[in-house]
Amino acid sequence: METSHTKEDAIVESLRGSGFRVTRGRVALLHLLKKARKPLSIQDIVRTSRGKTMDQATIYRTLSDLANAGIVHRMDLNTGTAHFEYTPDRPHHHHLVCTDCGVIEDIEDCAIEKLEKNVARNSKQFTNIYSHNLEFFGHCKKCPAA
Amino acid sequence: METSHTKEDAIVESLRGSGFRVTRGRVALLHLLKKARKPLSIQDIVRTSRGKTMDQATIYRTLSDLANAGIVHRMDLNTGTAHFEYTPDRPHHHHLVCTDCGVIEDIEDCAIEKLEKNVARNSKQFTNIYSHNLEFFGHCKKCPAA
DNA sequence: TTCATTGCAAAACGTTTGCATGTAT
DNA sequence: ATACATGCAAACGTTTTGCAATGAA
Repeated sequence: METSHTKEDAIVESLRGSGFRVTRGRVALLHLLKKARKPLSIQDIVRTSRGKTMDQATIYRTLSDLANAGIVHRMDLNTGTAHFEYTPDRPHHHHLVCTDCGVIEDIEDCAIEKLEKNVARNSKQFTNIYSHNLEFFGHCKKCPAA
Repeated sequence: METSHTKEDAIVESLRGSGFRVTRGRVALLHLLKKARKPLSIQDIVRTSRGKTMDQATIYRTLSDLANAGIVHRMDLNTGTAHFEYTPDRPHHHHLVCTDCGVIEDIEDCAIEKLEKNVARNSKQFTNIYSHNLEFFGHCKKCPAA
């Protein structure tokens, strides 16, 4: 008979799968990111978990490790602080950010991979392109341009 | 008979055209960026012009003003410090960065504007997209992936 | 003359690191 | 028991700011 596990199963597995020890702080951090289903700024995370789960230095260290392992994705949304998203249950996608209110919309079907292949094909100095940054900026309907 | 001007004419005009006073430091800074024809990191600029043209605080202030006016373009190449490019004599383009040696290749014909229009058309919350960040990362031929 | 611009120094900010303690394996 | 993970505090590098002096118009 199998031991019954909780909703964090996928998180625990992703940690073990990358050779990380399963600690309360890491599970809580990943759970927070997974539940959010949108990019959280480091400051969001620090604020939410201050005193509860992890020290700020540990949050930075952990997010860095998790990003290297591909369990989270780090992105720069031009806000001055890094944002992170939980990746295991989401396909690769980009974001559209309102530079007034900060609302973020996912862009699921973006043909950037084709562009990337074209870029690699046309490049003189590069053959190996392994990643890209792509974010769009605008004003959402609630924040008409000034 | 017209007064003969120097090679900085375009620079002086772009400054005047945006209501800036024409100072030696600004002309030198723009000349440096124009001549480079590639993104320079702020630290490149500080190093090059230390003691000669401008104080570091003034460089930051000036680049920020020039970016707001559209005379230079600020970009984040994931190096930890902002990069700037002189824009008046170049069409909009993106970059391909070697994450080993830092070499930067321009990408001139990138179909991103079409993507941007599509993104705007498909968005629920946004109608107005006014800019995007797009940079590609890879290894150049001199820096084979480890 | 007037107001934008600059230098200098200090501060603010996000992020990283050293080290002793704690904890998952 | 061992190596990895964490908290705390201090350091770090980048960027911003206050203010008095300078310089372009």
